[in-house]
Amino acid sequence: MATTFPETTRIVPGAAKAAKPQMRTAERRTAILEAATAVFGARGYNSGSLVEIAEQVGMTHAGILHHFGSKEQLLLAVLAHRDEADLERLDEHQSPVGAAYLDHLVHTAQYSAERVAIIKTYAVLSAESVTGNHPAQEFFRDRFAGMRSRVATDLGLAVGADADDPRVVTAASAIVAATDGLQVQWLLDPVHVDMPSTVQLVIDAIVENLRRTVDAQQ
Amino acid sequence: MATTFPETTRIVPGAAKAAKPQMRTAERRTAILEAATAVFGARGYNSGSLVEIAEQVGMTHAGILHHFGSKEQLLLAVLAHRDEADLERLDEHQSPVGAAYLDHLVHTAQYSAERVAIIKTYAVLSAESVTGNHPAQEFFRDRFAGMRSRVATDLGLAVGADADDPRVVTAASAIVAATDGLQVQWLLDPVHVDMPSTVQLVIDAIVENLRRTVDAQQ
DNA sequence: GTCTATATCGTGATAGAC
DNA sequence: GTCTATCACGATATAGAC
Repeated sequence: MATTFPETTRIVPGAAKAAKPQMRTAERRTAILEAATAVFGARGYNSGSLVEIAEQVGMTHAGILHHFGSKEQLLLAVLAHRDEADLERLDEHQSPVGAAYLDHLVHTAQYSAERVAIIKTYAVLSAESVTGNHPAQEFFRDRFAGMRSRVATDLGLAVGADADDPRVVTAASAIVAATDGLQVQWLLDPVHVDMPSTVQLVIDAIVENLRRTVDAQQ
Repeated sequence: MATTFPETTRIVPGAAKAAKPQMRTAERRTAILEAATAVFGARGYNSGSLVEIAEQVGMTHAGILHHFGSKEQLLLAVLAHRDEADLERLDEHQSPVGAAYLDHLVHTAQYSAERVAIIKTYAVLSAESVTGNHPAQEFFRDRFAGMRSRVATDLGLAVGADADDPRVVTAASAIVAATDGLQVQWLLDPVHVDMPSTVQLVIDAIVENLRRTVDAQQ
């Protein structure tokens, strides 16, 4: 009776097990990713430990290694995960372009003030990544290159110049740099540093300056 | 015979030993400090090890602890040592003020390009210092506050405004931030980032912008 | 002043029970 | 899928010989 259709009885619970735990696995993975984001932000990658991450999510460090294989792969997953979340948020705002995107950067600075953990993670990890053969080195090199070109594009639109104009490229690099540098200052001394207004000042100053030199050329 | 004047024989070599080794001790200490600067820059504080520093200077890690007591005190000594060197260099240039100091910042960016190790040390350690109870946290908080006020002073002189004018203070924070943020970008991608010209652009843009708003007020 | 030796701890990772 | 147990390794720091 019970053995009448052994294949089905084996297959059906097997399928159920493959479905259910995989759902829970996905949840578990994101829980781990969030805990890892917090720990890497609070301690850096090198001294942030799997044990501490495991404690936050209520398991042992062996469990984490089961899901991600190694600490290094966990770090890369954390970074990729944050980028996905960012893209989703950008989609919500319907990807502003030109001057609107620059305003968006200021808005991001405000939004970020409420999410210290993520800011801290990126500030700490991006600087740590310049050290000898850090696992996130390529990630951050690509990320900065991407941000520079993104800002250059919208800066070009805003002031009426080519995105590959050297002045525009340099200006884009400067805006990205100021934003990141501010985050470190703000994390160390939130009372004396106001991110949104300072980002605003930098963008205003650079856009004005750029408009003038571009107009003078024509 | 040999014990005729034990006090003198004990005292004289004692005095010689107190003088000579102390000279060598000072040299040894600075050698350790330089090695530590390189290692902390290349690996960060947390994963830079005393053993690696010791190897670079040709001794064991126990010797380093003899000189500095603990790894933490060594770090603070490294930071203090660099600041002394900076002050000396600033004295050589006879402490420029006002617009001249802002030019000096650009010059510093050029000079720094030749000294990757030190730049890296500061970029890595300043970001690492925002992590939970890092030993250098207070050092960097004070350092950033000092740089902001220094830049604000000379910015005020350059554009004819008070150093405590909110716009000047914000602008100073922005210049410091851009400089630091650029260092990380440059360390990751020296080919695509030119520090001196970008610092120059930021300063020019901000000084112009500031002059305009200050003049408009009067 | 520098060494060797050792204590103590924490790390990432693996193996295997359940 | 998560656990316990264990491994191999490297860290800071201390004690004491020389």
